[in-house]
Amino acid sequence: MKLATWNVNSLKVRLPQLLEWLPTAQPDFVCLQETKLEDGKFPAAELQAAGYGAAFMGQKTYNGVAILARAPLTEVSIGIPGFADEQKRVIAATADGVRVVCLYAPNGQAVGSDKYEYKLRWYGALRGWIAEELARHPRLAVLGDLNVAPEDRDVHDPKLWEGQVLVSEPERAAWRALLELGLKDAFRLFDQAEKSFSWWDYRMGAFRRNAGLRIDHILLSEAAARSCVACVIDKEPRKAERPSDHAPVIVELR
DNA sequence: ATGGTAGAAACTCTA
Repeated sequence: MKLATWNVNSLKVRLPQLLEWLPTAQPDFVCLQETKLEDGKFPAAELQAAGYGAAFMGQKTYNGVAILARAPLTEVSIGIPGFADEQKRVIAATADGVRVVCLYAPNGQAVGSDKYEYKLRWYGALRGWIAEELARHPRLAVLGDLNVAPEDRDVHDPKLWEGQVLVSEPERAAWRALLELGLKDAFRLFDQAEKSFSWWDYRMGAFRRNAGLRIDHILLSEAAARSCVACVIDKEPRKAERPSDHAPVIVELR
């Protein structure tokens, strides 16, 4: 079974690339972020024709998340319970005996800004809820754009980025707090090439220079991690004409 | 110097 996460940065623009990528990657689940679509405009029919049902929650212009799955999705839940938020960043659903949580973490904009404070509050609420989900669902996978590069090896130029948003110590501590619940960073269960990243800024030829960050993650419960046989970043879609600035990350579970 | 690019939408904000 394969599960993937991809920040598509507008599903409207990226739908043709997604439909081209699905038969190649053959994922059973895909978590999408930054769909930037109101629910009425979600391309459910096109995805159904490609073999995927969908649970989605979006809004105009910003944010928006979705879970695509080949198997029927049940127990769909929206947002973080008890954390009031207009921004559509969280959706969870169950299929094939796996609980899947799809996240689009706040970017934070700049350390010390209001958006940064919101990011840390969001992570605080997330941690409490994920603890509950973990207790309810032994086989749990948390996938998404978490907007944190957890370690210096996840940053192309740690000196340049030191203390900046996406890399700052409070953000890294918030990310580690998820691991402390018992989740594993699937990517680090395996040997990986140095300078492996999942996001490259559109500007300054960042992708060409591999000036990226690893901010898209797949976290697995102990039971799911035990059955995990691979985790890769698929850079191919980032090479396309008019790409998303993020690459998909894929895990395979036995 | 606060640059540069992309997306959505509307002449700006977010990333």
